[in-house]
Amino acid sequence: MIEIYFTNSLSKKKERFVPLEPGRVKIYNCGVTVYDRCHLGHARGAINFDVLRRFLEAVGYQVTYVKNYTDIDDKMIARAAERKITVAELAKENIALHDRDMASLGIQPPHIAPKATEHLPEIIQMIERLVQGGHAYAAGGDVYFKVRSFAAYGELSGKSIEDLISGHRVALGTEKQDPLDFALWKAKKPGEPFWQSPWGEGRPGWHIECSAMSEKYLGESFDIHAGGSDLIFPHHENEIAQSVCAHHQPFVRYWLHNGMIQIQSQKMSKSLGNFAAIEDLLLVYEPELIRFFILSSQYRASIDFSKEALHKALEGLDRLYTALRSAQENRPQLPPGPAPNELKQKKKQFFAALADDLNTPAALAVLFDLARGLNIASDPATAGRIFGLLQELAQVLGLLEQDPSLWFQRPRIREGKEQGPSAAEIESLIQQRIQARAEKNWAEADRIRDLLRAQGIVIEDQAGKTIWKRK
RNA sequence: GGCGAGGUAGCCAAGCGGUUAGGCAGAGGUCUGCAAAACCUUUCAGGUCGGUUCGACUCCGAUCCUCGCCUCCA
Repeated sequence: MIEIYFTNSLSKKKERFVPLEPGRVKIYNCGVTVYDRCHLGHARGAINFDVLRRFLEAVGYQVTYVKNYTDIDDKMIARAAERKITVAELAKENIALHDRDMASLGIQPPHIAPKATEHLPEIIQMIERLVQGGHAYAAGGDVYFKVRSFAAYGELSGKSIEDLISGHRVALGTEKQDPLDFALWKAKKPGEPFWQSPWGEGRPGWHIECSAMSEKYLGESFDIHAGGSDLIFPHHENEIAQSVCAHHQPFVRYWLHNGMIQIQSQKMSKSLGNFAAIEDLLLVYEPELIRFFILSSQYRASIDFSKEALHKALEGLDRLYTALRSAQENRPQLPPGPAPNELKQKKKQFFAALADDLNTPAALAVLFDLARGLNIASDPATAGRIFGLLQELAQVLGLLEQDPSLWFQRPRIREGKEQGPSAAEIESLIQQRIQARAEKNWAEADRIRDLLRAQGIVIEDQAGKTIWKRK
């Protein structure tokens, strides 16, 4: 099996990936808190780790992929109160939106998508274990994790306890024994949803649900834990503390964190109000374009989002589709066949790129090489093989899954423009132009061409026919 | 202030101690009734200052700048 390397946030180094169990990979991806719509940042993580999963499956691993919903926390409660609906209603609404967004982006659904509120027994049991082990204590209906009871605290985020103290983070919770401690369980406040527990009515803290659910579905130790880099501290640091102290054995072998989406060099976030909701983006941009844009950067790098960047990305993606369309239309019978050595080399290059810390830009470069090869292929057999390989490899990235001809018939970017003429109207005008050209009526032919052009339709005269696309 | 990531050609974005990344744009060409489109070819790099080396964009040090985390955040 191919040698795979990932940059492990825990060691800050690129490490050879060896799963706990040969041939199997268990992945937990930190999902979203479902208090609002998802934005491009959520899409990024989902797309990056969807490619991680597709890649591992493509090279022969049996993958178990878990992505949770955090459907109870402070933000959920605050937003539900604001909107005068229940937390459960808020969760249901946003989970539906999340699932629709992800499906639109071509993200394969996780094998298991657990919700925090459906795992209260597991959560409570884990807190009990922590209390029994001396790693947590109850105080006035709350339960706190005793950070100083875990010597390795800070290993993931590179923070020492001294740093955290000098960071003058004086916690307001007066019940805490130590300002560093964080809540595992929060006592019920009036009007809040609650569950019964050994410490009275209340609800789980933010981090514990991921520890409890990953244990339930993947075991006490598992291979990969993925998430956004902004979750490293405190969320993932706290998860490690909880899980290691509850299990007394290593928790996660490889921590993978994706970089942030930025807008004008600033992190996209709700608090800055500079976020682009996936739902809104999909009204304007083709889903595959968003995927292509995201995959044009390595997953750990930050990406600056802008309209201009999306337009540039489209030029690139169109190039790939153009190669496919030309091949398909000029050679209706593309015979499949075994790949010659040069193509095997390309395939190897493609997987080697992904095996090197999921280097999607390098993998895309291979697709562009194949597209050029397809454009210059002189015989149908070669073209057919390249065509097949291009589609096969692109599929690992979730790209080039549309029909190439139909791809160009749709407006791939719709920025408040008119719908434009229908395909039938366009075809009709093209027929008129073909007639004019046959009569050498160049003035009329050019008039029609300009007319279409003005409506965003670009035509291309090829030997014996005319094809078109929307710009 | 503490911790971390990064600065690559006009723009985006990779690998690599010496041999073409890739895409867009630009230039030249092919095709075309002319264009357009498409295709082919191709120019242009490595924040700054030192060091190591036969040789550095790639390693080391310093420095400047940008971004993230340290509070909820994908």
